[in-house]
Amino acid sequence: MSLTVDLVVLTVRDDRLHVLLIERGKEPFRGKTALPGGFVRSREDSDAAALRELAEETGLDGRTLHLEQLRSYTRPDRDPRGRVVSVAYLALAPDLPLPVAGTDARRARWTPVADLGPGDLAFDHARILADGLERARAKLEYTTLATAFCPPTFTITELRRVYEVVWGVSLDARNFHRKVVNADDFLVATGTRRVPDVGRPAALYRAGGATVLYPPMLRAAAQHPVART
Amino acid sequence: MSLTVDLVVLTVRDDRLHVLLIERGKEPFRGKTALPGGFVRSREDSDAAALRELAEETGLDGRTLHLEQLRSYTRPDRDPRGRVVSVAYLALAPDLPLPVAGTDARRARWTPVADLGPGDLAFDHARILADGLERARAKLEYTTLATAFCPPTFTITELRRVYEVVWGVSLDARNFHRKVVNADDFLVATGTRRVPDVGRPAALYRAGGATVLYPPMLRAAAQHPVART
DNA sequence: GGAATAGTGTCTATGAGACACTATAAC
DNA sequence: GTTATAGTGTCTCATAGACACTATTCC
Repeated sequence: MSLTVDLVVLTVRDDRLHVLLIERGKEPFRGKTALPGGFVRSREDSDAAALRELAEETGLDGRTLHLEQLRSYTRPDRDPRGRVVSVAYLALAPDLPLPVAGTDARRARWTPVADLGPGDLAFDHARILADGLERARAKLEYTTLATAFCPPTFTITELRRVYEVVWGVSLDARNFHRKVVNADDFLVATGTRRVPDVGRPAALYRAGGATVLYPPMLRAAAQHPVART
Repeated sequence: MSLTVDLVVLTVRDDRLHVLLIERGKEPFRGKTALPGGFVRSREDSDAAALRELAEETGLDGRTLHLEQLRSYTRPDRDPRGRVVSVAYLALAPDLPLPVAGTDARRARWTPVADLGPGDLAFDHARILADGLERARAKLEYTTLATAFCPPTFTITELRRVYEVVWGVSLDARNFHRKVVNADDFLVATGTRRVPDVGRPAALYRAGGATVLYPPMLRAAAQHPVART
Protein backbone atom coordinates (compact mmCIF):
# COMPACT_ATOMS: atom_id res chain seq x y z
CA MET A 1 0.00 0.00 0.00
CA SER A 2 1.25 3.46 -0.86
CA LEU A 3 0.54 6.88 0.56
CA THR A 4 0.35 10.04 -1.48
CA VAL A 5 -0.57 13.64 -0.90
CA ASP A 6 -2.68 15.68 -3.29
CA LEU A 7 -2.88 19.44 -3.11
CA VAL A 8 -5.82 21.71 -3.78
CA VAL A 9 -4.10 25.08 -4.10
CA LEU A 10 -6.51 27.94 -4.61
CA THR A 11 -6.03 31.58 -5.42
CA VAL A 12 -8.03 34.55 -6.62
CA ARG A 13 -6.72 36.06 -9.81
CA ASP A 14 -8.44 38.50 -12.17
CA ASP A 15 -11.61 38.20 -10.09
CA ARG A 16 -11.86 34.48 -10.70
CA LEU A 17 -11.13 31.54 -8.46
CA HIS A 18 -8.20 29.51 -9.76
CA VAL A 19 -6.77 26.14 -8.82
CA LEU A 20 -3.20 25.08 -9.40
CA LEU A 21 -3.02 22.14 -11.79
CA ILE A 22 -0.20 20.22 -13.39
CA GLU A 23 0.06 18.12 -16.49
CA ARG A 24 1.07 14.61 -15.53
CA GLY A 25 4.46 13.58 -16.89
CA LYS A 26 4.19 9.90 -15.99
CA GLU A 27 1.72 7.08 -16.28
CA PRO A 28 -0.99 6.60 -15.29
CA PHE A 29 -2.90 9.47 -16.85
CA ARG A 30 0.24 10.74 -18.58
CA GLY A 31 -0.45 14.08 -20.21
CA LYS A 32 -3.68 14.49 -18.31
CA THR A 33 -4.41 17.37 -15.99
CA ALA A 34 -4.27 16.61 -12.27
CA LEU A 35 -3.78 18.12 -8.86
CA PRO A 36 -0.15 18.46 -7.83
CA GLY A 37 1.02 15.82 -5.38
CA GLY A 38 3.19 12.79 -4.96
CA PHE A 39 4.28 9.96 -2.75
CA VAL A 40 4.95 10.40 0.94
CA ARG A 41 8.45 9.23 1.78
CA SER A 42 9.12 6.72 4.49
CA ARG A 43 10.62 9.15 6.95
CA GLU A 44 8.17 12.01 6.55
CA ASP A 45 4.58 12.56 7.53
CA SER A 46 1.95 13.80 5.12
CA ASP A 47 2.30 17.40 6.28
CA ALA A 48 5.97 17.39 5.36
CA ALA A 49 5.22 15.68 2.07
CA ALA A 50 2.62 18.31 1.24
CA LEU A 51 5.14 21.08 1.85
CA ARG A 52 7.79 19.30 -0.19
CA GLU A 53 5.52 18.55 -3.14
CA LEU A 54 4.21 22.07 -3.13
CA ALA A 55 7.76 23.37 -3.44
CA GLU A 56 8.86 20.76 -5.99
CA GLU A 57 5.89 20.89 -8.28
CA THR A 58 4.86 24.49 -8.04
CA GLY A 59 7.74 26.42 -6.50
CA LEU A 60 5.47 27.76 -3.77
CA ASP A 61 6.62 27.89 -0.17
CA GLY A 62 3.87 26.30 1.92
CA ARG A 63 5.22 27.83 5.11
CA THR A 64 4.01 31.22 3.92
CA LEU A 65 0.64 29.88 2.80
CA HIS A 66 -2.35 28.59 4.61
CA LEU A 67 -2.03 24.80 4.39
CA GLU A 68 -4.35 22.37 6.09
CA GLN A 69 -5.26 18.73 5.76
CA LEU A 70 -8.52 18.25 3.92
CA ARG A 71 -9.36 14.55 4.18
CA SER A 72 -8.22 11.19 2.88
CA TYR A 73 -9.36 9.13 -0.08
CA THR A 74 -9.08 5.42 0.33
CA ARG A 75 -11.13 3.64 -2.30
CA PRO A 76 -9.15 0.56 -3.34
CA ASP A 77 -9.74 1.23 -7.05
CA ARG A 78 -8.98 4.93 -7.07
CA ASP A 79 -5.53 4.42 -8.62
CA PRO A 80 -4.92 1.89 -11.40
CA ARG A 81 -1.46 1.15 -9.98
CA GLY A 82 -2.99 -0.55 -6.98
CA ARG A 83 -3.86 0.52 -3.51
CA VAL A 84 -2.86 4.14 -3.10
CA VAL A 85 -4.31 6.14 -0.26
CA SER A 86 -4.22 9.87 -0.71
CA VAL A 87 -4.22 12.49 1.99
CA ALA A 88 -5.51 15.69 0.41
CA TYR A 89 -4.45 19.15 1.52
CA LEU A 90 -6.01 22.51 0.97
CA ALA A 91 -3.74 25.50 0.40
CA LEU A 92 -4.83 29.09 -0.04
CA ALA A 93 -2.47 31.53 -1.69
CA PRO A 94 -2.43 35.14 -2.76
CA ASP A 95 -2.10 35.78 -6.48
CA LEU A 96 1.55 34.83 -6.78
CA PRO A 97 3.56 34.51 -9.94
CA LEU A 98 4.48 30.85 -10.32
CA PRO A 99 8.21 30.40 -10.02
CA VAL A 100 9.40 28.58 -13.11
CA ALA A 101 12.19 26.81 -11.25
CA GLY A 102 11.96 23.27 -9.92
CA THR A 103 11.83 19.95 -11.62
CA ASP A 104 8.16 19.83 -12.53
CA ALA A 105 7.23 23.43 -12.01
CA ARG A 106 7.12 24.23 -15.71
CA ARG A 107 3.95 22.23 -15.99
CA ALA A 108 2.13 23.92 -13.11
CA ARG A 109 -0.46 26.50 -14.06
CA TRP A 110 -3.38 28.37 -12.56
CA THR A 111 -6.69 27.30 -14.03
CA PRO A 112 -10.05 28.99 -13.44
CA VAL A 113 -12.17 26.57 -11.46
CA ALA A 114 -15.24 27.44 -13.50
CA ASP A 115 -13.50 26.38 -16.73
CA LEU A 116 -13.10 22.77 -15.60
CA GLY A 117 -15.42 20.18 -17.04
CA PRO A 118 -16.53 16.95 -15.41
CA GLY A 119 -13.85 14.63 -16.81
CA ASP A 120 -10.94 17.03 -17.00
CA LEU A 121 -9.01 15.74 -14.01
CA ALA A 122 -7.18 12.46 -13.49
CA PHE A 123 -7.94 9.94 -10.73
CA ASP A 124 -10.65 11.12 -8.33
CA HIS A 125 -9.21 14.62 -8.35
CA ALA A 126 -12.49 16.23 -9.40
CA ARG A 127 -13.98 14.97 -6.17
CA ILE A 128 -11.00 16.13 -4.14
CA LEU A 129 -11.21 19.56 -5.74
CA ALA A 130 -14.93 19.76 -5.00
CA ASP A 131 -14.29 18.88 -1.36
CA GLY A 132 -11.54 21.49 -1.17
CA LEU A 133 -13.77 24.16 -2.64
CA GLU A 134 -16.53 23.37 -0.21
CA ARG A 135 -14.10 23.50 2.70
CA ALA A 136 -12.74 26.85 1.58
CA ARG A 137 -16.22 28.28 1.08
CA ALA A 138 -17.38 27.10 4.47
CA LYS A 139 -14.33 28.38 6.30
CA LEU A 140 -14.70 31.89 4.91
CA GLU A 141 -17.88 32.16 6.91
CA TYR A 142 -16.58 31.43 10.35
CA THR A 143 -12.85 32.06 10.17
CA THR A 144 -10.55 34.83 9.08
CA LEU A 145 -9.20 32.62 6.31
CA ALA A 146 -10.11 35.04 3.53
CA THR A 147 -6.93 36.94 4.35
CA ALA A 148 -4.95 33.87 3.25
CA PHE A 149 -5.95 34.76 -0.31
CA CYS A 150 -4.52 38.26 0.11
CA PRO A 151 -0.96 39.57 0.04
CA PRO A 152 0.57 40.71 3.35
CA THR A 153 -1.17 44.06 3.06
CA PHE A 154 -4.41 44.48 1.21
CA THR A 155 -7.38 46.74 0.80
CA ILE A 156 -10.89 46.08 1.98
CA THR A 157 -12.04 45.96 -1.62
CA GLU A 158 -9.53 43.18 -2.32
CA LEU A 159 -10.81 41.27 0.67
CA ARG A 160 -14.38 41.70 -0.47
CA ARG A 161 -13.46 40.40 -3.92
CA VAL A 162 -12.17 37.25 -2.25
CA TYR A 163 -15.55 36.59 -0.70
CA GLU A 164 -17.38 37.47 -3.87
CA VAL A 165 -15.22 35.29 -6.08
CA VAL A 166 -15.02 32.28 -3.78
CA TRP A 167 -18.72 32.33 -3.01
CA GLY A 168 -19.85 33.48 -6.42
CA VAL A 169 -22.03 36.23 -5.00
CA SER A 170 -21.86 39.99 -4.85
CA LEU A 171 -21.73 41.76 -1.54
CA ASP A 172 -22.74 45.28 -0.57
CA ALA A 173 -19.54 47.28 -0.27
CA ARG A 174 -20.79 49.45 2.60
CA ASN A 175 -22.12 46.62 4.73
CA PHE A 176 -19.01 44.56 4.08
CA HIS A 177 -16.74 47.43 5.05
CA ARG A 178 -18.60 48.06 8.28
CA LYS A 179 -18.65 44.41 9.13
CA VAL A 180 -14.99 43.59 8.65
CA VAL A 181 -13.67 46.67 10.41
CA ASN A 182 -15.94 45.90 13.37
CA ALA A 183 -15.06 42.20 13.58
CA ASP A 184 -12.80 41.26 16.47
CA ASP A 185 -9.15 41.58 15.45
CA PHE A 186 -9.83 40.59 11.86
CA LEU A 187 -8.04 43.56 10.29
CA VAL A 188 -5.31 45.88 11.47
CA ALA A 189 -4.93 49.23 9.73
CA THR A 190 -1.37 49.82 8.59
CA GLY A 191 -1.82 53.56 8.20
CA THR A 192 -0.54 53.34 4.63
CA ARG A 193 -2.43 53.54 1.41
CA ARG A 194 -2.20 52.00 -2.01
CA VAL A 195 -2.17 54.51 -4.84
CA PRO A 196 -3.72 52.94 -7.91
CA ASP A 197 -3.27 54.04 -11.51
CA VAL A 198 -6.59 55.73 -11.32
CA GLY A 199 -9.08 56.37 -8.57
CA ARG A 200 -8.91 57.25 -4.93
CA PRO A 201 -6.13 55.52 -2.93
CA ALA A 202 -7.32 52.77 -0.63
CA ALA A 203 -6.25 52.22 2.97
CA LEU A 204 -4.10 49.13 3.46
CA TYR A 205 -4.69 46.58 6.19
CA ARG A 206 -2.99 43.45 7.34
CA ALA A 207 -4.52 40.36 8.94
CA GLY A 208 -5.19 40.64 12.66
CA GLY A 209 -4.57 37.90 15.19
CA ALA A 210 -8.05 36.41 15.14
CA THR A 211 -8.55 32.99 13.55
CA VAL A 212 -12.28 32.73 14.16
CA LEU A 213 -14.45 35.42 12.69
CA TYR A 214 -16.94 36.86 15.12
CA PRO A 215 -19.55 37.78 14.19
CA PRO A 216 -19.42 35.34 11.28
CA MET A 217 -19.90 36.35 7.66
CA LEU A 218 -23.07 34.44 6.95
CA ARG A 219 -23.26 33.07 3.46
CA ALA A 220 -26.36 31.21 4.60
CA ALA A 221 -28.46 34.36 4.47
CA ALA A 222 -28.18 34.37 0.69
CA GLN A 223 -29.33 30.77 0.60
CA HIS A 224 -32.29 31.53 2.84
CA PRO A 225 -33.47 34.80 1.37
CA VAL A 226 -36.65 34.93 3.44
CA ALA A 227 -36.10 33.81 6.98
CA ARG A 228 -39.75 33.16 7.78
CA THR A 229 -42.63 35.45 8.48
CA MET B 1 2.74 0.47 5.15
CA SER B 2 -0.56 -0.29 6.84
CA LEU B 3 -3.84 1.54 7.03
CA THR B 4 -6.08 1.56 10.07
CA VAL B 5 -9.24 3.31 11.14
CA ASP B 6 -9.78 4.73 14.60
CA LEU B 7 -13.19 5.71 15.88
CA VAL B 8 -14.16 8.56 18.14
CA VAL B 9 -17.66 7.53 19.18
CA LEU B 10 -19.38 10.09 21.37
CA THR B 11 -22.61 10.04 23.29
CA VAL B 12 -24.35 11.98 26.01
CA ARG B 13 -25.25 9.90 29.02
CA ASP B 14 -26.25 11.06 32.50
CA ASP B 15 -25.62 14.66 31.44
CA ARG B 16 -21.98 13.96 30.68
CA LEU B 17 -20.15 13.56 27.40
CA HIS B 18 -18.85 10.02 26.98
CA VAL B 19 -16.48 8.43 24.51
CA LEU B 20 -16.45 4.76 23.62
CA LEU B 21 -13.15 3.15 24.60
CA ILE B 22 -11.83 -0.37 24.52
CA GLU B 23 -9.13 -2.16 26.42
CA ARG B 24 -6.53 -3.40 23.99
CA GLY B 25 -6.23 -7.17 23.85
CA LYS B 26 -3.07 -7.28 21.78
CA GLU B 27 0.34 -5.71 21.68
CA PRO B 28 1.32 -2.97 21.38
CA PHE B 29 -0.25 -1.25 24.37
CA ARG B 30 -1.88 -4.51 25.50
CA GLY B 31 -4.25 -3.84 28.37
CA LYS B 32 -4.16 -0.12 27.75
CA THR B 33 -7.22 1.97 26.96
CA ALA B 34 -7.62 3.06 23.36
CA LEU B 35 -10.10 4.17 20.74
CA PRO B 36 -11.80 1.30 18.93
CA GLY B 37 -10.45 0.61 15.47
CA GLY B 38 -8.46 -1.79 13.37
CA PHE B 39 -6.85 -2.50 10.06
CA VAL B 40 -8.50 -1.67 6.77
CA ARG B 41 -8.75 -4.78 4.59
CA SER B 42 -7.43 -4.86 1.08
CA ARG B 43 -10.80 -4.84 -0.63
CA GLU B 44 -12.53 -2.23 1.48
CA ASP B 45 -12.20 1.50 1.81
CA SER B 46 -11.85 3.24 5.15
CA ASP B 47 -15.56 4.06 5.35
CA ALA B 48 -16.42 0.38 5.14
CA ALA B 49 -13.71 -0.48 7.63
CA ALA B 50 -15.07 2.08 10.07
CA LEU B 51 -18.53 0.55 9.83
CA ARG B 52 -17.15 -2.96 10.24
CA GLU B 53 -14.94 -2.13 13.21
CA LEU B 54 -17.76 -0.27 14.88
CA ALA B 55 -19.92 -3.36 14.64
CA GLU B 56 -17.16 -5.79 15.61
CA GLU B 57 -15.72 -3.90 18.53
CA THR B 58 -18.76 -2.18 19.93
CA GLY B 59 -21.81 -3.88 18.48
CA LEU B 60 -23.12 -0.55 17.19
CA ASP B 61 -24.60 -0.24 13.72
CA GLY B 62 -22.92 2.71 12.06
CA ARG B 63 -25.61 2.97 9.42
CA THR B 64 -28.00 4.27 12.05
CA LEU B 65 -25.43 6.66 13.52
CA HIS B 66 -23.84 9.80 12.26
CA LEU B 67 -20.44 8.71 10.98
CA GLU B 68 -17.99 10.99 9.21
CA GLN B 69 -14.31 10.99 8.42
CA LEU B 70 -12.36 13.19 10.80
CA ARG B 71 -8.81 13.35 9.45
CA SER B 72 -5.74 11.18 9.04
CA TYR B 73 -2.70 10.73 11.22
CA THR B 74 0.48 9.91 9.40
CA ARG B 75 3.45 10.48 11.67
CA PRO B 76 5.95 7.70 10.89
CA ASP B 77 6.57 7.01 14.59
CA ARG B 78 2.96 7.01 15.74
CA ASP B 79 2.81 3.21 15.95
CA PRO B 80 5.70 1.14 17.34
CA ARG B 81 4.94 -1.63 14.83
CA GLY B 82 6.11 0.56 11.97
CA ARG B 83 4.42 2.83 9.52
CA VAL B 84 0.71 2.75 10.23
CA VAL B 85 -1.45 5.51 8.85
CA SER B 86 -4.75 5.96 10.60
CA VAL B 87 -7.91 7.46 9.18
CA ALA B 88 -9.96 8.67 12.11
CA TYR B 89 -13.74 8.78 12.11
CA LEU B 90 -16.18 10.64 14.28
CA ALA B 91 -19.43 8.94 15.24
CA LEU B 92 -22.23 10.44 17.28
CA ALA B 93 -24.70 8.16 18.97
CA PRO B 94 -27.70 8.42 21.24
CA ASP B 95 -27.33 6.87 24.67
CA LEU B 96 -27.50 3.26 23.56
CA PRO B 97 -26.94 0.22 25.66
CA LEU B 98 -23.78 -1.46 24.39
CA PRO B 99 -24.62 -4.82 22.89
CA VAL B 100 -22.48 -7.40 24.63
CA ALA B 101 -22.20 -9.57 21.54
CA GLY B 102 -19.28 -9.60 19.16
CA THR B 103 -15.72 -10.72 19.51
CA ASP B 104 -14.27 -7.72 21.29
CA ALA B 105 -17.42 -6.00 22.40
CA ARG B 106 -17.06 -7.10 25.99
CA ARG B 107 -14.20 -4.72 26.40
CA ALA B 108 -15.98 -1.66 24.98
CA ARG B 109 -17.26 0.84 27.51
CA TRP B 110 -18.49 4.40 27.70
CA THR B 111 -16.08 6.65 29.54
CA PRO B 112 -16.77 10.26 30.57
CA VAL B 113 -14.48 12.45 28.52
CA ALA B 114 -13.77 14.65 31.51
CA ASP B 115 -12.41 11.69 33.47
CA LEU B 116 -9.57 11.05 31.03
CA GLY B 117 -6.09 12.14 32.01
CA PRO B 118 -3.28 13.13 29.68
CA GLY B 119 -1.59 9.73 29.34
CA ASP B 120 -4.62 7.48 29.56
CA LEU B 121 -4.88 6.57 25.89
CA ALA B 122 -2.60 4.46 23.71
CA PHE B 123 -0.85 5.69 20.56
CA ASP B 124 -1.79 9.26 19.62
CA HIS B 125 -5.39 8.62 20.51
CA ALA B 126 -5.56 11.52 22.95
CA ARG B 127 -4.87 13.83 20.05
CA ILE B 128 -7.42 12.09 17.84
CA LEU B 129 -10.01 12.35 20.59
CA ALA B 130 -9.26 16.04 21.05
CA ASP B 131 -9.69 16.63 17.32
CA GLY B 132 -12.95 14.70 17.34
CA LEU B 133 -14.29 16.69 20.26
CA GLU B 134 -13.42 19.95 18.59
CA ARG B 135 -15.09 18.83 15.37
CA ALA B 136 -18.24 17.81 17.22
CA ARG B 137 -18.34 21.06 19.17
CA ALA B 138 -17.88 23.14 16.06
CA LYS B 139 -20.49 21.29 14.06
CA LEU B 140 -23.17 21.79 16.69
CA GLU B 141 -23.01 25.48 15.91
CA TYR B 142 -23.72 25.41 12.22
CA THR B 143 -25.37 22.07 11.58
CA THR B 144 -28.29 20.10 12.92
CA LEU B 145 -25.90 17.44 14.17
CA ALA B 146 -27.04 17.71 17.77
CA THR B 147 -29.97 15.47 16.86
CA ALA B 148 -27.48 12.68 16.16
CA PHE B 149 -26.97 12.45 19.93
CA CYS B 150 -30.70 11.97 20.43
CA PRO B 151 -32.95 8.94 19.96
CA PRO B 152 -35.39 8.98 17.01
CA THR B 153 -37.83 11.11 18.99
CA PHE B 154 -36.69 13.43 21.71
CA THR B 155 -37.75 16.44 23.74
CA ILE B 156 -36.39 19.93 23.44
CA THR B 157 -34.93 19.63 26.90
CA GLU B 158 -32.96 16.58 25.80
CA LEU B 159 -31.68 18.48 22.80
CA ARG B 160 -30.66 21.38 24.98
CA ARG B 161 -28.79 19.03 27.29
CA VAL B 162 -26.79 17.85 24.29
CA TYR B 163 -25.60 21.38 23.64
CA GLU B 164 -24.94 22.05 27.28
CA VAL B 165 -22.99 18.86 27.81
CA VAL B 166 -20.97 18.95 24.62
CA TRP B 167 -20.10 22.61 25.00
CA GLY B 168 -19.85 22.61 28.77
CA VAL B 169 -22.09 25.64 29.13
CA SER B 170 -25.61 26.26 30.34
CA LEU B 171 -28.20 27.71 28.01
CA ASP B 172 -31.36 29.64 28.72
CA ALA B 173 -34.24 27.21 28.30
CA ARG B 174 -36.63 29.82 26.92
CA ASN B 175 -34.27 31.28 24.36
CA PHE B 176 -33.17 27.82 23.30
CA HIS B 177 -36.72 26.65 22.86
CA ARG B 178 -37.65 29.64 20.76
CA LYS B 179 -34.53 29.31 18.67
CA VAL B 180 -34.78 25.65 17.76
CA VAL B 181 -38.47 25.68 16.96
CA ASN B 182 -37.92 28.69 14.69
CA ALA B 183 -34.88 27.26 12.89
CA ASP B 184 -35.54 26.08 9.35
CA ASP B 185 -36.65 22.43 9.35
CA PHE B 186 -34.53 21.55 12.36
CA LEU B 187 -37.32 19.91 14.35
CA VAL B 188 -40.61 18.31 13.39
CA ALA B 189 -43.28 17.95 16.03
CA THR B 190 -44.57 14.40 16.28
CA GLY B 191 -47.72 15.39 18.12
CA THR B 192 -46.91 12.86 20.84
CA ARG B 193 -45.62 13.44 24.31
CA ARG B 194 -43.33 11.68 26.69
CA VAL B 195 -44.79 11.10 30.12
CA PRO B 196 -42.03 11.08 32.71
CA ASP B 197 -42.15 9.56 36.16
CA VAL B 198 -42.70 12.97 37.56
CA GLY B 199 -43.35 16.38 36.06
CA ARG B 200 -45.22 17.73 33.10
CA PRO B 201 -45.07 15.62 29.93
CA ALA B 202 -42.85 17.01 27.21
CA ALA B 203 -43.68 17.23 23.52
CA LEU B 204 -41.68 14.88 21.34
CA TYR B 205 -39.93 15.94 18.14
CA ARG B 206 -37.92 14.21 15.48
CA ALA B 207 -35.10 15.61 13.38
CA GLY B 208 -36.20 17.62 10.36
CA GLY B 209 -34.62 17.46 6.96
CA ALA B 210 -32.18 20.34 7.42
CA THR B 211 -28.48 19.58 7.70
CA VAL B 212 -27.28 23.14 8.12
CA LEU B 213 -28.65 25.09 11.02
CA TYR B 214 -29.88 28.51 10.11
CA PRO B 215 -29.67 30.73 11.99
CA PRO B 216 -26.67 29.06 13.64
CA MET B 217 -26.44 28.37 17.36
CA LEU B 218 -23.52 30.64 18.16
CA ARG B 219 -21.23 29.24 20.79
CA ALA B 220 -18.88 32.10 19.98
CA ALA B 221 -21.04 34.58 21.85
CA ALA B 222 -20.10 32.92 25.10
CA GLN B 223 -16.46 33.21 24.20
CA HIS B 224 -16.85 36.87 23.35
CA PRO B 225 -19.04 38.02 26.20
CA VAL B 226 -18.69 41.70 25.32
CA ALA B 227 -19.02 42.30 21.63
CA ARG B 228 -17.59 45.83 21.66
CA THR B 229 -19.10 49.12 22.63
C1' DG C 1 -51.48 20.48 47.72
C1' DG C 2 -46.61 19.44 46.86
C1' DA C 3 -43.00 18.19 43.74
C1' DA C 4 -41.04 18.13 39.45
C1' DT C 5 -40.51 19.44 34.88
C1' DA C 6 -42.39 21.85 30.46
C1' DG C 7 -43.59 25.77 28.26
C1' DT C 8 -44.14 30.59 27.25
C1' DG C 9 -43.70 36.54 26.41
C1' DT C 10 -41.45 41.00 26.53
C1' DC C 11 -37.96 44.21 26.44
C1' DT C 12 -33.50 45.84 24.95
C1' DA C 13 -29.41 45.82 22.29
C1' DT C 14 -26.93 44.45 18.42
C1' DG C 15 -26.24 42.95 13.79
C1' DA C 16 -27.99 42.40 8.86
C1' DG C 17 -29.44 44.29 4.84
C1' DA C 18 -31.09 47.91 1.84
C1' DC C 19 -29.89 52.08 -0.11
C1' DA C 20 -26.86 56.98 -2.63
C1' DC C 21 -23.88 60.27 -2.16
C1' DT C 22 -19.26 62.46 -1.21
C1' DA C 23 -13.98 62.14 -1.20
C1' DT C 24 -9.65 61.60 -3.37
C1' DA C 25 -6.55 60.99 -6.83
C1' DA C 26 -4.76 60.83 -11.89
C1' DC C 27 -5.15 62.63 -16.13
C1' DG D 1 -13.69 68.55 -15.13
C1' DT D 2 -13.75 63.87 -16.17
C1' DT D 3 -12.93 59.35 -14.73
C1' DA D 4 -12.33 55.79 -11.51
C1' DT D 5 -12.39 53.95 -7.16
C1' DA D 6 -12.79 54.48 -1.84
C1' DG D 7 -15.38 55.50 1.87
C1' DT D 8 -19.33 56.57 4.72
C1' DG D 9 -24.64 57.02 7.50
C1' DT D 10 -29.40 55.83 8.39
C1' DC D 11 -33.32 53.24 8.66
C1' DT D 12 -35.78 48.92 9.25
C1' DC D 13 -36.11 44.35 10.60
C1' DA D 14 -34.52 40.13 12.71
C1' DT D 15 -32.14 37.77 16.22
C1' DA D 16 -29.75 37.35 20.79
C1' DG D 17 -29.92 37.58 25.44
C1' DA D 18 -31.86 38.67 29.90
C1' DC D 19 -35.45 37.58 32.81
C1' DA D 20 -40.12 34.85 36.01
C1' DC D 21 -44.20 32.93 35.95
C1' DT D 22 -47.87 29.51 34.62
C1' DA D 23 -49.16 24.65 33.02
C1' DT D 24 -49.31 19.80 33.50
C1' DT D 25 -48.72 15.57 35.50
C1' DC D 26 -47.83 12.25 39.46
C1' DC D 27 -48.06 11.33 44.03
